[in-house]
Amino acid sequence: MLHGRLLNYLDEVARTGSVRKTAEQLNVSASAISRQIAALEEALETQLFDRSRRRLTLTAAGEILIGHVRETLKGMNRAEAMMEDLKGLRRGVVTIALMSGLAANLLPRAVGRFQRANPGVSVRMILMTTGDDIRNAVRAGEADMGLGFDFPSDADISVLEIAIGRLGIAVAPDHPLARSTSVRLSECVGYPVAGADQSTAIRPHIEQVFARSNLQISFAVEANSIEMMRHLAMSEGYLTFLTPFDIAFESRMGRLVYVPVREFQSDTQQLMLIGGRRNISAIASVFVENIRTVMREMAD
Amino acid sequence: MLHGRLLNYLDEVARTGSVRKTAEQLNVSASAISRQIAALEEALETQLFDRSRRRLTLTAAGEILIGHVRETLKGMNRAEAMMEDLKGLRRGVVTIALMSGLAANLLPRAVGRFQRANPGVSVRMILMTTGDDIRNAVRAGEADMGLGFDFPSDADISVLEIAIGRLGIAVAPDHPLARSTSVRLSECVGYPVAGADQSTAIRPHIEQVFARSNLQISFAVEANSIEMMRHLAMSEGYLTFLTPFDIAFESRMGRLVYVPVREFQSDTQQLMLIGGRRNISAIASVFVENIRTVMREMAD
DNA sequence: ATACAATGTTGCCTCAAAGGCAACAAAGGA
DNA sequence: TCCTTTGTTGCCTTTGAGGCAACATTGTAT
Repeated sequence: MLHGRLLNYLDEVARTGSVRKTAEQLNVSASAISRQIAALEEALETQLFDRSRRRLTLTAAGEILIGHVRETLKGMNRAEAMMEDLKGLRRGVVTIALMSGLAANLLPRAVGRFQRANPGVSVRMILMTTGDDIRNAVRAGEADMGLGFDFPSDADISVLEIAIGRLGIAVAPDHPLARSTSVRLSECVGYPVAGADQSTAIRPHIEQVFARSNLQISFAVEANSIEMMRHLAMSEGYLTFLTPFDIAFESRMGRLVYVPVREFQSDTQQLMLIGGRRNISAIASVFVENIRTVMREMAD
Repeated sequence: MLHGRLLNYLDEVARTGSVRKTAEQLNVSASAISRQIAALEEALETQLFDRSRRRLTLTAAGEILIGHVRETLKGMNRAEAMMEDLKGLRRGVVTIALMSGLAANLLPRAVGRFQRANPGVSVRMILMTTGDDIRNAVRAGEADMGLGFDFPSDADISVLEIAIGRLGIAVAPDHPLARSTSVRLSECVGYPVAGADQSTAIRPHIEQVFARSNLQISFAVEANSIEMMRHLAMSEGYLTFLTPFDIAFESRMGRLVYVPVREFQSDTQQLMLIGGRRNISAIASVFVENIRTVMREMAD
C-alpha cells in the first residue's frame, strides 16, 4: 500500500495509549510497534510519547504529528473512494468559469492534457467579464470551479489553488527595456503605453502605484481586452503592464518579454482557482489537479 | 522516516514524466521506482500512469492520487516545522472562547491532558453567552479558537473540527423514561420539563419540532444555564432536552441518562471548534489536537 | 509490605521486500 | 533504417520490519 503501517500504529497507540492493546488490535507483535515508534522518534530527534507513567501519552510534538497522521489517513480514504467512483463514469461534464484574459494561456494546456487522458468527458469553459460573475456561477453550482484574480474570501467558496504574480511590464524582445532584468517606474515614461481600461481589475493597482511615485502616466491606447494588449505589445512595440500569467504562452515562444518593475514589488496579483463548498465530483477534481499542475509550472 | 519514499517517487515521476530522470534526481535506480509504482497500481487495482507513449502521464485516477500525495508531503513539512518551533517555546498562552454550558464537560478533560503535558503554558478560557461573541473574539484574534454550536459559515473563520449531536432527552436513571432506548415526543408530555429559555440556541429547535408534531408543551422551569438544567434533572427528576455533549460527564458517572427522541432525528446540533484564518501558532495547534481527541471520544 | 499481573522494551532470529546491475523489448528521432 | 533512449524484468544483495522470548519497571491487590 501507499502508506506504511506506521501511520496506523501511531493512530491506534495515541488512541488507546497502549502498545500491547494496539498490537492485539492490528494483529502484530508489540515489539514491532515499539521499535517503529522509537525509530521514528530518533529520526525526528523528537519525543512523541511520554512514557513516564505506564501508558504512552502524546507529547506536544506528538499531538502535532498525530494531527498530520490522521489527516493523511483520511485523505487516503477520500482518494480511494474517488478513484473507485472514477472506474464507473468515464464520461461526464466539467464546467469552469474564467476571466476572458486567461483563455488563451493557462487553460488550453490544462484542457489539452485533461481531454487527451479523458475522452468522453466534455469541458465547458464559460468566459466572464467580472470576478463577481465567476463567484456567483461557482456558488450557484453552474460551474464546478472558477479561475480569476484576487477573489475576496467568501464563506461558500473554497480556494483550491493560489499562485502569486507580480505586476510588471511586457514588451516585445526588440523594445529598449526588454534586456533589463528589472526597471524603475520612471524608466517607463516616455514610451507609448497600452493600458487596461477602467473596467479591469488591474487598472486600480497601476494608478495607485503611479500616484504614490508622483509620476504622471498617459495611456496611448486603452482596451478592456488582454488579448488586444498582447498584440499591441508584440506587433506595434507598445509597452504594457501585465503579469507573467497573461503572457505565459508568448513568453515561451520568445515573442514577448516580462520585466519586473521595482515599484510593483509589493503589488502582487493572486491568480486563484476556486470551488464551491460542497464536495467536488470525482471527475471535476481530476481536472482541478491538471490546472494545479499548470499553475505551479507557470510560477517558476 | 514517517512516509515511504514511494510518495517522492510518485511526485517526481508525475512532474518529470520520466522514470529515469526521477531516478537520477533522487539517487536511486530506475528499476526500483518502476517496480514500486507497478506494485502500487496492482495493490489499488488501478492504472495510475498512461504508458502508451514513451513518457508516463497521469491517468484520471493518478491525478486524484497525486493530489493526495502532494497534500501529504506538504502536511509533513508543516508538521515538522511546527514541531521544530515547539522545541524553543515551552511556555506561552492559549486562549479559547466558549459557550458557558460546555465549561463543565468537554473542556476540563482536554485542558487537563494538555497542561499535564505542557506545564508552563497557561490556558485562558473565556466564557461567553452568544455564538456571535465567540466568532468576533476569534476573528479579532482575542482568542486562538472558539467552541460552540452551529456557527454559520464565515470567510474569516475556519472549522477545525465538527461533531454532530442529536437532540434528545436527559433524565435521571430512576426516571420512567430512562430505560427506553428511544422515545416518541408524545411520551414526553405529562412529565415536568425543565427547558432552555429564549436566549439559548437550542430553544428554537425544540419549539419548531413540537409545532410540527402538533403537540403543546409547557416548561415547568426555564433557565439560560445548562448547568442548572443538569442539576434539575439529576436531583429533582425533571425531564430536559439536551444533547449527549451537554451531559457527557454525568453520563459517564451514571447520574444522567440520554435517550434519543424520534422526532428529533433530523434535528442535529453541530458542536464546532473554530479558528481564525491566519496560521495558528504551534502551541495552540497542540491544544486543538487535544480537543479534537476528546470530541471524537464523545461522539461514539 | 509483598507478591503478582501487566506493561514497554531489548536481544536474537527469520524473512519479506526494497534496491542495484545488467539485459531486453519497444518507441521515437536522425 | 539505424541508433539512441525509454520503461521493464531477471537475478542477486542488502536492508529493515516482524515474531518470540526474556527482562526491567510500574501499578495493584492481597
